Order: sequence, then C-alpha cells, then structure tokens
Amino acid sequence: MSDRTRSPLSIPLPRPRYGARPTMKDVAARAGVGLKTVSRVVNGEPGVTAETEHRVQEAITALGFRRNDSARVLRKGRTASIGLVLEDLADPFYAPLNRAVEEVARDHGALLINGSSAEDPARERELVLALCARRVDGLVVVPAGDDHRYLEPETAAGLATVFVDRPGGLTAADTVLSDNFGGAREGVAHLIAHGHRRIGFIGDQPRIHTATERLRGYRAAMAAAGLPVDESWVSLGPTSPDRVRAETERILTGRPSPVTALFTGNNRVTATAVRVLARFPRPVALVGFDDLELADLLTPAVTVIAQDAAQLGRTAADLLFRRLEGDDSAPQRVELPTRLIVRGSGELRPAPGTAL
Amino acid sequence: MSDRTRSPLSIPLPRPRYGARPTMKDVAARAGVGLKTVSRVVNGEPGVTAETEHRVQEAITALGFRRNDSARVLRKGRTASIGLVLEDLADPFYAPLNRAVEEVARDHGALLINGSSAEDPARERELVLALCARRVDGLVVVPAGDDHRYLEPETAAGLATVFVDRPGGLTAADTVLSDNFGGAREGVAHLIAHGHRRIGFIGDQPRIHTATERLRGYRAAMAAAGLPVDESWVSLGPTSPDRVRAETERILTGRPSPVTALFTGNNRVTATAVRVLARFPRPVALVGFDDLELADLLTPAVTVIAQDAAQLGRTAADLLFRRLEGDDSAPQRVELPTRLIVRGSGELRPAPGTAL
DNA sequence: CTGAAAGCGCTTACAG
DNA sequence: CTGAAAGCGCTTACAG
Repeated sequence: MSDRTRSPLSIPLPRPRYGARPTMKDVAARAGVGLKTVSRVVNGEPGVTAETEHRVQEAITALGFRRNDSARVLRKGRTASIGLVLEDLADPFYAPLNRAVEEVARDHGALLINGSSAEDPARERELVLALCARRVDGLVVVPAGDDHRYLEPETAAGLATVFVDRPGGLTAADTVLSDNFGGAREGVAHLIAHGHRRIGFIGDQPRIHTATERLRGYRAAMAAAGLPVDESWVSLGPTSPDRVRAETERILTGRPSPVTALFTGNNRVTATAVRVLARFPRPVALVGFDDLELADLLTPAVTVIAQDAAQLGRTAADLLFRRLEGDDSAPQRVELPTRLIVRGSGELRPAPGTAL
Repeated sequence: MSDRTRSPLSIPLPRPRYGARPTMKDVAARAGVGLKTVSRVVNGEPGVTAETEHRVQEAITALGFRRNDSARVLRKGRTASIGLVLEDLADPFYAPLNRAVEEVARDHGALLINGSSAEDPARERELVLALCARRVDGLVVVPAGDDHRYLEPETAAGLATVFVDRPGGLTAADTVLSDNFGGAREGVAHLIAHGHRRIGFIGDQPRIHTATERLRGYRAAMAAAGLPVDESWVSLGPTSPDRVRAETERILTGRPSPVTALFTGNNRVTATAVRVLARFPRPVALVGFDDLELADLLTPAVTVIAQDAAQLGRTAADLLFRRLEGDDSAPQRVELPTRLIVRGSGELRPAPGTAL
C-alpha cells in the first residue's frame, strides 16, 4: 500500500465538527498570550497594544480561527436570532413577508430561523418550541392554531412574541393584521356598485381568522345594501384547487338564479377561480382578496383587494425588536389598510336581466 | 401609591432571558435528584425508575423547564441546524426551493436558518460566515459570488456545503444545477421550428452562471440552425423592470429587420417582457425560462422552459444530509432536466414575409 | 438505578 | 495593558 491509498483512519467516522476547529485557547497558545487577550482582539475591545494585537491576528489567520457563537450565546444570554413561523415559505403571499422580516432582523444584526406550519397547529407548536429551545430572542408567528398557552412559560421568561396576519391565543402579545373585514366589505361593495345582487363568496377554512373576517366583510356589504345572502353562495374550506374548482362551478351554476359575481377570499382561491371563469360560458365578475403576479395581464384583468405582505412582516419585526430593546408598554394591535385595485374583472356588469 | 401602580423594579431593564429560566439544576434540586437523572428523563434515556421519573416530570412541569439547546449544542458538537443562502427569499422561483430545503431539514430533525444575498457577493459572504459562526452542520448556497475560498477553513473543519442553482467557487463541494444550457437551446429551437430566424435574447447579468449558460444555449440553437446572431438582439443585465422594458422595446423595434421572437432568460425578465408584448402593435413569439403562476391564462398563454425549483432544493438538501451522515465519496454534480411547456406564445409564427 | 466531576468554548468580574 | 478563575447549561465518561 502506498501513501496515496486511503488511510485506515478515514473509515466512516461521524464528521469531526468542533473538535477539528481551533479555539481561542489554541490561538492564545500560538500567540503566547492569555485567553482574555484573544477575546479582546476578536471582539474589537480596547486595551491591547498594537504589537500584541498583531501577534494574535496572525495566529487567528494561521489557524483559521472563527469564533464559536454557540459558546458566546450560552454565556451572553442573547442569541441574536429570531424565529418566524408561517403557513408556507413557498406561498407567494408569505414569501415577501418572510423576506421583510429577514431584512429587519439583518438591520439588527440578528439571524432568522424560520419554518412552515403547513396550517397544522401541532406542527406550529413543535416548530415554535424548537425555536424556544434554541433560545431565539423573539418570535414572529402566523398562528395556525388559536391556543398558545404552551408559550406562557416562554413569555414569562422574557421571550418577545408578535403575531402577524392573524391574532394568536395570547393576550399579552403584539398583533399585526390587515383590515380583512374592511377590505372584503369594500370589494363586495364594489361589485354591488356595479349592479350585482347575487354574489358568491369562496374562502379558506373557517378556523382561520382571516377567512371568517373576510366573510364577515362580505356579509356586512350585502346587508348594508339590503341584499339577502343565499347560503348556497358561500363556501369556506381548504384552498386546494380541486375543492375550489368544484365549489366555484357549483356556485356559478346554482339554480334557479346563479350568482353574477364572485368574491374570492385569498390568492390561492383566486388563482383557481380565474381558471374556472376562463372556461365558463358566461362572464362573471370577480374581485379577489390578495394581489397576484400577472393579474393585470389577464383578460379581463383581475380586480383585487391587495394587502401589503412585506409591510405586515416589517411592522411585526419592528415591533419585536422594539420589545427586545426594552419597550414594555401595553401590547399593541396594529391594523394595516388594504387597497382596492381596479382592473376590469370587478367592473363587469351583470348581463341585462340576470341581476334580479 | 397602591400595590397596583407600576413597581419601581419595572424600570426599563434589559429583559431577563436565561437568568429567568429554570435550569436542570433547578429541576434536580426541586425533585431531590442529581443533575444527570434530570438529563436522563429529559432525553428519554433508560435507567430511571418510574417513581423517580415521575418526581422529575413533576418538577419540570411546575417550573416550566425547557431544555436549553444552546448549551446542549455546545457540548454535543452538532447544532442540528443547517443554513440556506439564496438570492431572494421573496422571489417566486426561490421560495419553493426554500420550502423544499426546509422539509428535508425537518425530516432530519434540523432547523433552517436562511437569508438573502441580494445578489451581492459581500452580503453572501457575511451571511455565510455568520452561519458558520453559529456552527450550522451544513450549508446550502445559491452563490452570488464565484470566490468561495473564505469557506475553506470551514470545510476543512468538516462543514458540509452544497451549491445549488449555480456552481460555487469550491471544487470540493457538491453542486445541483438545472440543465440551463439544454433548456435554453430547446426553447430557442422551438421558436426556430415555428419559422423564426431573428430571435432576441434578454437575460440576467453576465456574472451569473445561469444567465451565460442560457445564452450559450441560445447561441447553440441558432448555430445549429445555421442562423446568424445579430449582437443587437442580445441583452444581458439587471432584471429590473425598467431595464428589461427598455431593452425589450429596443430589440423589438430594431432596424432594419426587427426580431420576430424573444427568448427571456428568467421569470422576472419574462414577467416584464410579457407586459411590453401585451401593448406591442404586432404579435411577437415568446418562450421564457422558468414557469410563472397564471402563465397559462394569458393571451396568448406563455410557453416556457420550466425548471423544478422544489426539486433543486430537495436534491441539494438530500445530498447535504447524506454528507452529514458520513458519505465521503467524491463531490457530485447533479444536473436536473428542464421541461418545455407548450402553451401558445412560443407557437406564434412570424407574420408572412417578416422572417427573412 | 443514580450522581459527582470534568469539560464544550466562550464571556464576566476581578485582580494585578 | 494583561490574564487566571469562575461560570453559562448542558452532556460525557466514570464510579458507585
């Protein structure tokens, strides 16, 4: 066996991790100084002569030393990291929220650990507790469940928590929401103003706060116009394309007098409804909650109630860091406005004689 | 002052974090057992009588104890967390990749720390090194820069790294890419097959590997068909809507013989080009790299070369965990196929007489 | 079945 | 300006 064959020492071992890394102790030994002096140089603390500093720097470079923040965190008590739990990192609504939280964290020198609850309260809890075990300094949560008593020992110990997009089950926490009720009411009123009297509503599962708030806005707009709501026009449930497609078709073809317009409760519902409408024999007006990329290019272009997902994330993260900096004023509830974007689909009028 | 006024003790203090939390030592004291026994119960290790375990559990509940994983990590050497650095968490292409990496991490009991490089090599480096300082077990990186020598001390110490979407500047690392060259070649060949001879190409900045690979595919398809490329038809640069809009208009109106078709180099370019084409006086064929939501509903629907972002993420994360489990075979380079999705915009033929 | 001691790699509080 | 000692909250290796 030559020297170039695999050494018997490379038999599958678990990879060495920390053991293989130089520590401050190694740097100190090589530079011939004390541990604390290395710490001073690494952290840019004053009180080291240029010559000593130079020797330490040289040892750091030679050894490839990089401070182990895990150890630092243990001693300092702050991890300089925050957690974000939301429904789905891949969702076009939540992705910009995620990015916005990241930017704020970055501005504060913190890292972001995040994950998807997949709308499962048990998974949310598991993820949140894992983040707590890592001792994140704070938590931004889009709650999937409504019982957050499991967080009480954490908040009691000083964990800052902000709920965003939906309220959580913890009265002491800050909350940042969109005006779901007002936005939906405005969108439905917009359809009514264009002559519609029979309007369908397709939304997310009723245990989701935004779904019921938007439904409430729908009902308020209908009531304000003195219009009755036939319960067969209303459908809450999972936003899977299959269900939304089936429900859209059911509501559009309802007998004896089908709806002439549709209000869709979020981006996923709208995307599927638009596909059904594209193949539907008669025109149906549509206003959707949440904006969609390319919505302006469809025929007709899609009128929406837009919320600002990035602003939701930014506001929540700002609040969180304010708490981390010591603000202990009463918990806040911030509500961000929505915006009606008129593009065409919401301004279609009912065919003559069909709106009665 | 009554008891209900604010106590002078609540004068703005930095929030207590760990200090306020019970430790295993506290639990041991309350349960009247040794520290190691608490550790056994918390970690579900065998060798504790039911009665002792019960006492410990009770103390845990009463104190609201939750194990501090920061301390655990320091001792064990593994953090059970991985890092992901990509261009933009909010981008509809990267968001599903992010989610896919998260799912794999979750399957392996690891948390995900992630962040956006914003296509800035310095920011990428800063983020990656912060993740290394936290001692993530592994790293998935969409590189913004091409010099990753700064990672060498880390990989030497055992850090596993996988580059995804683009190759990195570290030959020892695994790499997962889409077939950018082949996909673009196929898309352009598709346009040629529909009668086009003058085809424009608008892509991302030339320092980005995917941009130049796709351009190479364009040139290969043109060359294979014996078609000359007028360099005024080709534009690489930032994907900001302003630049892409201006370049699209320039290329479409080029004198004396403007292009009859366009190949767009990624999702952001396509979204802007589609907007220009929608208002353009004559029809122009289009094939875009990357699929877009609602692309099937535009008029004409957009023909694309789709890559599977989730599969890129999944493959990269799978590779990473295989390395973490001890696989020390030679670095792999995986190339995933792209898929032509025919929808209409890519099958428009040049107006009679314009294709010469 | 149970626990005391040492140690992970840093920072803190002190002393010189 | 510099450094030795103690300690953050766990796990490891060992002894009883």
